[in-house]
Amino acid sequence: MALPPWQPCPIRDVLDRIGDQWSLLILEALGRESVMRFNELSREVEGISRQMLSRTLKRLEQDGFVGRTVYAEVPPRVEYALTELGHSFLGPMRALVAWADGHHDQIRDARTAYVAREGS
Amino acid sequence: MALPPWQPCPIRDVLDRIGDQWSLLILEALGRESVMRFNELSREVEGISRQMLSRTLKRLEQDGFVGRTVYAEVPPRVEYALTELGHSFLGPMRALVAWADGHHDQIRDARTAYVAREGS
DNA sequence: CAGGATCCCGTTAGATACTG
DNA sequence: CAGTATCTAACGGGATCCTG
Repeated sequence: MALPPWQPCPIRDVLDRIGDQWSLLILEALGRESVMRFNELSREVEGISRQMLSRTLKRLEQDGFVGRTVYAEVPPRVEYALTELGHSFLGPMRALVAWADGHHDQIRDARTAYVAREGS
Repeated sequence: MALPPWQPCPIRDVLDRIGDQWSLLILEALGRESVMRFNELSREVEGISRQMLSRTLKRLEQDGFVGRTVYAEVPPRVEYALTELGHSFLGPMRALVAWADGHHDQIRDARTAYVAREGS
């Protein structure tokens, strides 16, 4: 989502980061386990490719949601964890997820009702 | 965001709808005014094109967030308002927006700190 | 183990022009 | 007033292969 030249909107700025396909799911996983490694995450976040995991983690790191620690070992070990900022985001995020779970049926019903009214 | 064949995830399902560039801003506007007409919305939601407003409203209507009432008049009058489902969404949405407003600076700081560390 | 590089395609969103 | 149609550039995301 390319930001047009007008003033930076905080809402959109945050939504651009967490509105993609994977960010929320990664944050949710990290919210459960507190510290996770790369392949651990790729197993936990079902369906994600390594590339998207890598990209999304990097963006979350850039924006301060996630911290990344590299250990100088062989084989390499990299650990990801929520930062304080990331933790503070869990509250509103879980409220949103809870709402989504609770109203998913209504949304699906609305969709079928819509196609029944308007067709396709 | 094309849903892969595995089971429909409520979180992603909701996020696909409200995670785009305009939905949240439209819902926020409708949350303030309770009833709005098309051109009123296009003025209120700054920067949106008529086309994107039209498309996004239609999707929000399909998913039951927004109701649409057409009056058989000349010139035509169409009013948009939140449904009950839409209203129930305002709570978690505002929690998210408040978080975004409150932590926007930290995110921007994290970004500049990142480029200072890693470069570009 | 933890990624990066490349290719490729479907979707998104902007601009512009047109309509009932 | 309240939209729709078309065209196009940009982006997201999957698959595959390669590396330190």
